[in-house]
Amino acid sequence: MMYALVDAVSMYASAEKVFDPKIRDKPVLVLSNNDGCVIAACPIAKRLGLKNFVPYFQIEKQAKAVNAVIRSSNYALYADLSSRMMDVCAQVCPDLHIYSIDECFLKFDFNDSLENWMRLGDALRRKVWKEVRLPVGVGFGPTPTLAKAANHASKKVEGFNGVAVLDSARYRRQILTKIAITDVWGVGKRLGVRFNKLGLHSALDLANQCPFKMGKQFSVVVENTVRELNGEIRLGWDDVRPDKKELFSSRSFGERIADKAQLRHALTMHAQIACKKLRHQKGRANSAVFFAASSPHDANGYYKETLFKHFARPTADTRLIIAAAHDALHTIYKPGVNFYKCGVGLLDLVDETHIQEDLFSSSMDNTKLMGCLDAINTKFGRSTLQFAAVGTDQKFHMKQAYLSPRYTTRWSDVPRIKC
DNA sequence: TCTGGGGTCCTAGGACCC
DNA sequence: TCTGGGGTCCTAGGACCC
Repeated sequence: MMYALVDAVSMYASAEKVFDPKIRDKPVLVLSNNDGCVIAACPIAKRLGLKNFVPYFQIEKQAKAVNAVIRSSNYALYADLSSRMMDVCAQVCPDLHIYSIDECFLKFDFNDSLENWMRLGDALRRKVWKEVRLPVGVGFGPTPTLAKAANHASKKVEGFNGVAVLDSARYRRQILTKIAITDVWGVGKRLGVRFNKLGLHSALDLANQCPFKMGKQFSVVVENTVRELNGEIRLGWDDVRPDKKELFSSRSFGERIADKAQLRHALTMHAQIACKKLRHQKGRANSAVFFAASSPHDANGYYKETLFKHFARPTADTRLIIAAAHDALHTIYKPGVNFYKCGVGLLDLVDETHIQEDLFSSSMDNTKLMGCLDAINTKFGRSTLQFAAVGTDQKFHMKQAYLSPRYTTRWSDVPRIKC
Protein backbone atom coordinates (compact mmCIF):
# COMPACT_ATOMS: atom_id res chain seq x y z
CA MET A 1 0.00 0.00 0.00
CA MET A 2 1.34 3.39 -0.93
CA TYR A 3 -0.09 6.89 -1.10
CA ALA A 4 1.18 9.68 -3.31
CA LEU A 5 0.48 13.35 -3.08
CA VAL A 6 0.83 15.35 -6.25
CA ASP A 7 0.68 19.11 -6.06
CA ALA A 8 1.39 21.96 -8.41
CA VAL A 9 4.21 24.30 -7.48
CA SER A 10 2.64 27.71 -6.68
CA MET A 11 -0.39 26.66 -8.71
CA TYR A 12 -1.92 30.05 -9.50
CA ALA A 13 1.38 31.70 -10.33
CA SER A 14 2.42 28.74 -12.49
CA ALA A 15 -0.97 28.77 -14.22
CA GLU A 16 -0.42 32.40 -15.20
CA LYS A 17 2.79 31.34 -16.93
CA VAL A 18 1.28 28.55 -19.01
CA PHE A 19 -0.05 30.72 -21.84
CA ASP A 20 2.31 33.63 -21.27
CA PRO A 21 5.83 32.25 -21.69
CA LYS A 22 7.26 35.78 -21.61
CA ILE A 23 6.74 35.87 -17.85
CA ARG A 24 8.11 32.39 -17.10
CA ASP A 25 11.44 33.74 -15.87
CA LYS A 26 9.92 36.67 -14.01
CA PRO A 27 8.66 36.97 -10.44
CA VAL A 28 4.86 36.54 -10.52
CA LEU A 29 2.36 37.32 -7.75
CA VAL A 30 -1.33 36.41 -7.84
CA LEU A 31 -3.78 38.36 -5.69
CA SER A 32 -6.89 37.13 -3.87
CA ASN A 33 -10.45 38.21 -4.66
CA ASN A 34 -10.72 41.98 -4.74
CA ASP A 35 -6.94 42.14 -5.19
CA GLY A 36 -6.62 42.03 -1.41
CA CYS A 37 -3.82 39.69 -0.42
CA VAL A 38 -1.04 37.88 -2.21
CA ILE A 39 -2.14 34.25 -2.46
CA ALA A 40 0.52 32.84 -4.76
CA ALA A 41 4.14 33.74 -5.34
CA CYS A 42 6.18 31.80 -7.86
CA PRO A 43 9.55 30.41 -6.70
CA ILE A 44 11.39 33.30 -8.36
CA ALA A 45 9.26 35.81 -6.44
CA LYS A 46 9.82 33.91 -3.20
CA ARG A 47 13.57 33.97 -3.71
CA LEU A 48 13.33 37.75 -4.07
CA GLY A 49 11.71 37.90 -0.64
CA LEU A 50 8.11 38.46 -1.74
CA LYS A 51 5.83 36.74 0.73
CA ASN A 52 2.50 34.96 0.48
CA PHE A 53 -0.64 35.89 2.42
CA VAL A 54 0.15 39.54 3.07
CA PRO A 55 -2.07 42.46 2.00
CA TYR A 56 -0.86 43.53 -1.41
CA PHE A 57 -0.71 47.24 -0.62
CA GLN A 58 1.88 46.48 2.05
CA ILE A 59 4.36 45.00 -0.40
CA GLU A 60 3.41 46.89 -3.53
CA LYS A 61 6.56 49.01 -3.50
CA GLN A 62 8.76 46.01 -2.94
CA ALA A 63 7.05 44.15 -5.78
CA LYS A 64 7.46 47.05 -8.18
CA ALA A 65 11.11 47.42 -7.22
CA VAL A 66 11.84 43.94 -8.56
CA ASN A 67 9.50 44.30 -11.57
CA ALA A 68 7.17 41.61 -10.36
CA VAL A 69 4.27 40.65 -12.61
CA ILE A 70 0.97 41.14 -10.75
CA ARG A 71 -2.19 39.20 -11.58
CA SER A 72 -5.73 39.12 -10.19
CA SER A 73 -7.15 35.66 -9.47
CA ASN A 74 -8.40 34.03 -12.66
CA TYR A 75 -10.31 31.06 -11.29
CA ALA A 76 -11.78 30.12 -14.65
CA LEU A 77 -8.24 29.49 -15.90
CA TYR A 78 -7.00 27.75 -12.73
CA ALA A 79 -10.00 25.47 -12.49
CA ASP A 80 -9.63 24.39 -16.10
CA LEU A 81 -5.88 23.72 -15.82
CA SER A 82 -6.53 21.91 -12.56
CA SER A 83 -8.96 19.50 -14.18
CA ARG A 84 -6.46 18.82 -16.97
CA MET A 85 -3.77 18.12 -14.38
CA MET A 86 -6.10 15.75 -12.50
CA ASP A 87 -6.92 13.94 -15.75
CA VAL A 88 -3.23 13.25 -16.34
CA CYS A 89 -2.81 11.97 -12.77
CA ALA A 90 -5.84 9.71 -13.17
CA GLN A 91 -4.22 8.14 -16.21
CA VAL A 92 -1.29 7.12 -14.02
CA CYS A 93 -3.44 5.98 -11.08
CA PRO A 94 -7.22 5.80 -11.36
CA ASP A 95 -7.69 5.58 -7.58
CA LEU A 96 -7.45 9.30 -7.04
CA HIS A 97 -8.87 11.82 -4.60
CA ILE A 98 -8.85 15.47 -5.53
CA TYR A 99 -7.97 17.25 -2.31
CA SER A 100 -7.91 20.85 -3.49
CA ILE A 101 -7.59 22.77 -6.73
CA ASP A 102 -3.88 22.02 -6.91
CA GLU A 103 -3.47 18.73 -5.03
CA CYS A 104 -4.55 15.16 -5.37
CA PHE A 105 -3.88 11.94 -3.48
CA LEU A 106 -3.24 8.71 -5.37
CA LYS A 107 -3.54 5.28 -3.78
CA PHE A 108 -1.58 2.27 -4.94
CA ASP A 109 -2.64 -1.17 -3.71
CA PHE A 110 0.77 -2.78 -4.04
CA ASN A 111 4.31 -2.52 -2.79
CA ASP A 112 7.33 -1.69 -4.81
CA SER A 113 10.95 -0.72 -4.41
CA LEU A 114 12.07 2.78 -3.56
CA GLU A 115 13.73 3.07 -6.96
CA ASN A 116 10.52 2.20 -8.78
CA TRP A 117 8.49 4.72 -6.82
CA MET A 118 11.08 7.36 -7.63
CA ARG A 119 10.87 6.45 -11.30
CA LEU A 120 7.08 6.59 -11.26
CA GLY A 121 7.12 10.01 -9.59
CA ASP A 122 9.57 11.30 -12.10
CA ALA A 123 7.50 10.02 -15.03
CA LEU A 124 4.40 11.67 -13.57
CA ARG A 125 6.14 15.01 -13.27
CA ARG A 126 7.30 14.88 -16.88
CA LYS A 127 3.88 13.83 -18.11
CA VAL A 128 2.06 16.69 -16.35
CA TRP A 129 4.62 19.18 -17.61
CA LYS A 130 4.40 17.86 -21.15
CA GLU A 131 0.61 17.89 -21.31
CA VAL A 132 -0.39 20.82 -19.11
CA ARG A 133 2.79 22.87 -18.60
CA LEU A 134 2.39 22.88 -14.84
CA PRO A 135 5.34 21.99 -12.59
CA VAL A 136 4.36 19.48 -9.89
CA GLY A 137 5.99 17.84 -6.89
CA VAL A 138 5.30 14.21 -5.97
CA GLY A 139 5.64 12.62 -2.53
CA PHE A 140 5.11 8.95 -1.64
CA GLY A 141 4.35 7.56 1.80
CA PRO A 142 2.48 4.71 3.51
CA THR A 143 -0.03 7.17 5.02
CA PRO A 144 -1.58 10.37 3.64
CA THR A 145 0.30 12.47 6.21
CA LEU A 146 3.61 10.85 5.23
CA ALA A 147 2.81 11.40 1.55
CA LYS A 148 2.25 15.06 2.38
CA ALA A 149 5.55 15.19 4.23
CA ALA A 150 7.31 13.49 1.33
CA ASN A 151 5.80 16.00 -1.06
CA HIS A 152 7.16 18.80 1.08
CA ALA A 153 10.57 17.15 1.17
CA SER A 154 10.53 16.70 -2.61
CA LYS A 155 10.59 20.46 -3.01
CA LYS A 156 12.33 21.75 0.10
CA VAL A 157 14.87 19.19 1.28
CA GLU A 158 18.34 19.23 -0.20
CA GLY A 159 19.03 16.39 -2.58
CA PHE A 160 15.48 15.94 -3.88
CA ASN A 161 14.33 17.14 -7.22
CA GLY A 162 10.56 17.11 -7.16
CA VAL A 163 10.12 13.50 -6.04
CA ALA A 164 10.56 11.95 -2.59
CA VAL A 165 9.62 8.58 -1.08
CA LEU A 166 9.17 7.89 2.62
CA ASP A 167 8.85 4.14 2.85
CA SER A 168 11.16 2.20 5.18
CA ALA A 169 11.10 3.28 8.81
CA ARG A 170 14.81 4.02 8.91
CA TYR A 171 14.84 6.15 5.79
CA ARG A 172 11.70 7.89 6.97
CA ARG A 173 13.42 9.03 10.17
CA GLN A 174 16.32 10.47 8.20
CA ILE A 175 14.01 12.70 6.20
CA LEU A 176 11.60 13.64 8.98
CA THR A 177 14.52 15.16 10.92
CA LYS A 178 14.94 17.60 8.07
CA ILE A 179 11.32 18.77 8.08
CA ALA A 180 10.29 21.54 10.47
CA ILE A 181 7.43 20.66 12.77
CA THR A 182 5.26 23.47 11.38
CA ASP A 183 5.60 21.97 7.90
CA VAL A 184 3.77 18.85 9.04
CA TRP A 185 0.23 18.62 7.70
CA GLY A 186 -2.11 19.77 10.46
CA VAL A 187 0.47 21.73 12.43
CA GLY A 188 0.16 25.47 12.03
CA LYS A 189 1.81 28.45 13.64
CA ARG A 190 0.07 28.21 17.01
CA LEU A 191 0.61 24.52 17.59
CA GLY A 192 4.17 25.04 16.39
CA VAL A 193 4.82 27.51 19.19
CA ARG A 194 3.36 25.16 21.79
CA PHE A 195 5.37 22.23 20.46
CA ASN A 196 8.56 24.30 20.46
CA LYS A 197 8.03 25.06 24.14
CA LEU A 198 8.03 21.31 24.76
CA GLY A 199 11.33 21.08 22.92
CA LEU A 200 9.84 19.63 19.74
CA HIS A 201 11.20 21.15 16.56
CA SER A 202 11.29 18.62 13.73
CA ALA A 203 8.69 16.31 12.22
CA LEU A 204 10.66 13.44 13.75
CA ASP A 205 10.37 14.99 17.23
CA LEU A 206 6.62 14.95 16.79
CA ALA A 207 6.61 11.40 15.45
CA ASN A 208 8.51 10.25 18.56
CA GLN A 209 5.79 11.42 20.96
CA CYS A 210 3.28 9.14 22.62
CA PRO A 211 0.11 9.50 20.51
CA PHE A 212 -2.21 8.91 23.44
CA LYS A 213 -0.59 11.61 25.57
CA MET A 214 -0.59 14.07 22.68
CA GLY A 215 -4.26 13.35 22.13
CA LYS A 216 -5.01 14.13 25.78
CA GLN A 217 -2.89 17.26 25.85
CA PHE A 218 -3.89 18.69 22.46
CA SER A 219 -6.61 17.08 20.38
CA VAL A 220 -7.59 14.00 18.43
CA VAL A 221 -6.30 15.75 15.34
CA VAL A 222 -2.81 15.91 16.83
CA GLU A 223 -3.02 12.31 17.99
CA ASN A 224 -3.90 11.18 14.48
CA THR A 225 -1.05 13.19 13.03
CA VAL A 226 1.45 11.50 15.37
CA ARG A 227 0.11 8.07 14.46
CA GLU A 228 0.18 8.79 10.75
CA LEU A 229 3.78 9.98 10.99
CA ASN A 230 4.57 6.50 12.32
CA GLY A 231 2.92 4.73 9.45
CA GLU A 232 -0.42 4.01 11.07
CA ILE A 233 -3.25 4.97 8.73
CA ARG A 234 -5.75 7.21 10.51
CA LEU A 235 -7.14 9.08 7.54
CA GLY A 236 -9.10 6.44 5.70
CA TRP A 237 -9.25 6.78 1.95
CA ASP A 238 -12.79 8.08 2.24
CA ASP A 239 -11.73 10.59 4.89
CA VAL A 240 -9.07 12.25 2.81
CA ARG A 241 -11.81 14.19 1.19
CA PRO A 242 -15.04 13.42 3.02
CA ASP A 243 -18.29 15.16 2.29
CA LYS A 244 -18.37 18.54 3.94
CA LYS A 245 -20.19 19.03 7.22
CA GLU A 246 -20.73 22.68 6.48
CA LEU A 247 -20.57 24.71 3.30
CA PHE A 248 -20.06 28.44 2.97
CA SER A 249 -20.21 31.05 0.31
CA SER A 250 -19.01 34.47 1.34
CA ARG A 251 -17.13 37.33 -0.24
CA SER A 252 -15.94 40.80 0.51
CA PHE A 253 -17.34 43.51 -1.76
CA GLY A 254 -15.17 45.48 -4.17
CA GLU A 255 -16.65 48.58 -2.59
CA ARG A 256 -18.54 48.99 0.67
CA ILE A 257 -22.32 48.56 0.51
CA ALA A 258 -24.83 50.50 2.64
CA ASP A 259 -27.91 49.74 0.60
CA LYS A 260 -30.35 47.08 1.84
CA ALA A 261 -31.36 45.98 -1.66
CA GLN A 262 -27.72 45.42 -2.64
CA LEU A 263 -27.15 43.35 0.48
CA ARG A 264 -30.22 41.30 -0.44
CA HIS A 265 -28.83 40.72 -3.94
CA ALA A 266 -25.51 39.58 -2.49
CA LEU A 267 -27.08 37.22 0.04
CA THR A 268 -29.25 35.76 -2.72
CA MET A 269 -26.16 35.13 -4.82
CA HIS A 270 -24.39 33.36 -1.94
CA ALA A 271 -27.49 31.28 -1.27
CA GLN A 272 -27.42 30.14 -4.89
CA ILE A 273 -23.71 29.27 -4.80
CA ALA A 274 -23.89 27.43 -1.46
CA CYS A 275 -26.93 25.42 -2.55
CA LYS A 276 -25.26 24.42 -5.77
CA LYS A 277 -22.22 23.14 -3.84
CA LEU A 278 -24.54 21.28 -1.50
CA ARG A 279 -26.37 19.52 -4.30
CA HIS A 280 -23.04 18.68 -5.88
CA GLN A 281 -22.09 16.60 -2.84
CA LYS A 282 -25.65 15.18 -2.79
CA GLY A 283 -26.34 16.66 0.62
CA ARG A 284 -29.09 18.45 2.48
CA ALA A 285 -28.83 21.11 5.15
CA ASN A 286 -30.64 21.01 8.46
CA SER A 287 -29.80 24.60 9.25
CA ALA A 288 -28.22 27.68 7.77
CA VAL A 289 -26.46 30.83 8.90
CA PHE A 290 -26.61 34.25 7.30
CA PHE A 291 -24.18 36.99 8.15
CA ALA A 292 -23.00 40.44 7.16
CA ALA A 293 -20.25 42.58 8.61
CA SER A 294 -18.38 45.82 8.28
CA SER A 295 -14.60 45.68 8.06
CA PRO A 296 -12.67 45.22 11.30
CA HIS A 297 -10.23 47.75 9.82
CA ASP A 298 -12.85 50.46 9.45
CA ALA A 299 -12.58 53.37 11.86
CA ASN A 300 -16.22 53.63 12.95
CA GLY A 301 -16.48 50.35 14.80
CA TYR A 302 -16.85 46.74 13.78
CA TYR A 303 -20.37 45.54 13.14
CA LYS A 304 -21.27 41.92 12.60
CA GLU A 305 -24.62 40.23 12.78
CA THR A 306 -25.42 36.59 12.19
CA LEU A 307 -28.70 34.79 12.11
CA PHE A 308 -29.20 31.05 12.40
CA LYS A 309 -32.18 29.29 10.91
CA HIS A 310 -33.33 25.72 11.43
CA PHE A 311 -35.37 23.99 8.80
CA ALA A 312 -38.25 21.67 9.50
CA ARG A 313 -36.67 19.12 7.16
CA PRO A 314 -33.21 18.95 5.61
CA THR A 315 -33.21 20.77 2.29
CA ALA A 316 -31.13 21.61 -0.75
CA ASP A 317 -33.80 23.78 -2.31
CA THR A 318 -32.37 27.14 -3.32
CA ARG A 319 -35.81 28.73 -3.06
CA LEU A 320 -36.10 27.88 0.62
CA ILE A 321 -32.59 29.11 1.40
CA ILE A 322 -33.16 32.36 -0.47
CA ALA A 323 -36.43 32.90 1.38
CA ALA A 324 -34.64 32.32 4.68
CA ALA A 325 -31.90 34.74 3.61
CA HIS A 326 -34.48 37.41 2.86
CA ASP A 327 -36.02 36.91 6.29
CA ALA A 328 -32.60 37.13 7.86
CA LEU A 329 -31.85 40.36 6.04
CA HIS A 330 -34.22 42.27 8.30
CA THR A 331 -32.20 41.20 11.32
CA ILE A 332 -28.69 41.59 9.99
CA TYR A 333 -29.10 44.77 7.98
CA LYS A 334 -28.50 47.97 9.88
CA PRO A 335 -28.92 51.38 8.27
CA GLY A 336 -25.76 53.46 8.22
CA VAL A 337 -23.35 50.51 8.31
CA ASN A 338 -20.91 50.27 5.44
CA PHE A 339 -20.96 46.56 4.80
CA TYR A 340 -17.70 44.96 3.74
CA LYS A 341 -18.66 41.36 3.51
CA CYS A 342 -21.58 38.97 3.71
CA GLY A 343 -22.27 35.32 3.24
CA VAL A 344 -24.38 32.21 3.64
CA GLY A 345 -23.41 28.98 5.40
CA LEU A 346 -25.24 25.69 5.17
CA LEU A 347 -24.81 23.65 8.34
CA ASP A 348 -25.48 20.28 9.87
CA LEU A 349 -25.35 18.61 6.48
CA VAL A 350 -26.58 15.11 5.81
CA ASP A 351 -26.42 12.82 2.84
CA GLU A 352 -29.58 12.93 0.73
CA THR A 353 -29.83 9.14 0.73
CA HIS A 354 -29.98 9.03 4.53
CA ILE A 355 -33.02 11.18 4.85
CA GLN A 356 -36.25 10.07 6.34
CA GLU A 357 -38.85 11.38 3.91
CA ASP A 358 -42.13 12.58 5.31
CA LEU A 359 -45.60 12.64 3.87
CA PHE A 360 -45.30 16.19 2.64
CA SER A 361 -41.83 16.05 1.17
CA SER A 362 -42.69 15.99 -2.52
CA SER A 363 -44.44 19.31 -2.42
CA MET A 364 -41.91 20.89 -0.08
CA ASP A 365 -38.62 20.17 -1.77
CA ASN A 366 -38.49 19.85 -5.49
CA THR A 367 -35.34 17.88 -6.18
CA LYS A 368 -36.16 17.52 -9.85
CA LEU A 369 -36.52 21.25 -10.34
CA MET A 370 -33.17 21.91 -8.71
CA GLY A 371 -31.56 19.13 -10.74
CA CYS A 372 -32.88 20.74 -13.88
CA LEU A 373 -31.53 24.13 -12.84
CA ASP A 374 -28.07 22.65 -12.22
CA ALA A 375 -28.12 20.71 -15.48
CA ILE A 376 -28.91 23.81 -17.51
CA ASN A 377 -26.23 25.86 -15.80
CA THR A 378 -23.67 23.11 -16.27
CA LYS A 379 -24.45 22.81 -19.95
CA PHE A 380 -24.87 26.45 -20.94
CA GLY A 381 -22.73 28.31 -18.41
CA ARG A 382 -23.14 28.95 -14.75
CA SER A 383 -25.27 32.09 -14.81
CA THR A 384 -27.67 30.97 -17.52
CA LEU A 385 -30.53 30.48 -15.07
CA GLN A 386 -30.60 32.58 -11.95
CA PHE A 387 -33.12 33.66 -9.38
CA ALA A 388 -34.48 37.12 -10.10
CA ALA A 389 -33.71 38.18 -6.54
CA VAL A 390 -30.00 38.44 -7.35
CA GLY A 391 -30.97 41.69 -9.08
CA THR A 392 -29.97 43.25 -12.36
CA ASP A 393 -28.12 46.23 -10.94
CA GLN A 394 -25.53 44.60 -8.74
CA LYS A 395 -23.03 47.10 -7.48
CA PHE A 396 -20.69 44.72 -5.69
CA HIS A 397 -18.40 43.61 -8.47
CA MET A 398 -15.00 42.35 -7.50
CA LYS A 399 -11.92 44.43 -7.93
CA GLN A 400 -9.78 42.65 -10.50
CA ALA A 401 -7.37 45.20 -11.87
CA TYR A 402 -4.80 42.71 -13.15
CA LEU A 403 -6.89 39.95 -14.71
CA SER A 404 -5.36 37.73 -17.38
CA PRO A 405 -7.44 36.30 -20.25
CA ARG A 406 -9.56 33.18 -19.74
CA TYR A 407 -7.42 31.42 -22.30
CA THR A 408 -9.15 28.06 -22.20
CA THR A 409 -12.77 28.82 -21.31
CA ARG A 410 -13.79 31.79 -23.41
CA TRP A 411 -13.72 31.86 -27.21
CA SER A 412 -12.63 35.48 -27.47
CA ASP A 413 -9.68 34.78 -25.14
CA VAL A 414 -8.22 31.78 -26.94
CA PRO A 415 -4.52 32.48 -27.60
CA ARG A 416 -3.63 33.35 -31.20
CA ILE A 417 -0.47 32.35 -32.97
CA LYS A 418 0.87 34.95 -35.35
CA CYS A 419 2.41 33.62 -38.56
C1' DT B 1 -6.78 58.20 -1.71
C1' DC B 2 -7.46 53.80 -0.28
C1' DT B 3 -6.54 49.27 0.10
C1' DG B 4 -6.66 43.69 4.61
C1' DG B 5 -9.22 36.20 1.05
C1' DG B 6 -12.14 32.25 1.56
C1' DG B 7 -13.39 27.87 3.64
C1' DT B 8 -13.84 24.13 7.13
C1' DC B 9 -13.60 21.80 11.48
C1' DC B 10 -12.89 21.42 16.50
C1' DT B 11 -13.27 22.73 21.25
C1' DA B 12 -14.28 25.22 25.37
C1' DG B 13 -17.58 27.26 27.80
C1' DG B 14 -22.18 29.18 28.60
C1' DA B 15 -27.11 28.30 29.08
C1' DC B 16 -30.51 25.38 30.13
C1' DC B 17 -32.85 21.17 31.67
C1' DC B 18 -33.88 17.31 34.73
C1' DT C 1 -22.70 26.45 57.38
C1' DC C 2 -21.39 24.49 53.32
C1' DT C 3 -21.96 21.73 49.55
C1' DG C 4 -23.90 20.58 44.40
C1' DG C 5 -24.15 15.97 38.62
C1' DG C 6 -24.69 14.98 34.17
C1' DG C 7 -26.37 15.74 29.69
C1' DT C 8 -27.50 18.47 25.52
C1' DC C 9 -27.51 22.25 22.65
C1' DC C 10 -25.57 26.41 20.96
C1' DT C 11 -22.06 29.63 19.80
C1' DA C 12 -17.76 32.19 19.58
C1' DG C 13 -13.41 31.80 18.75
C1' DG C 14 -9.28 29.14 17.80
C1' DA C 15 -6.77 26.75 14.48
C1' DC C 16 -5.67 25.05 10.23
C1' DC C 17 -5.51 24.76 5.09
C1' DC C 18 -4.96 26.52 0.30
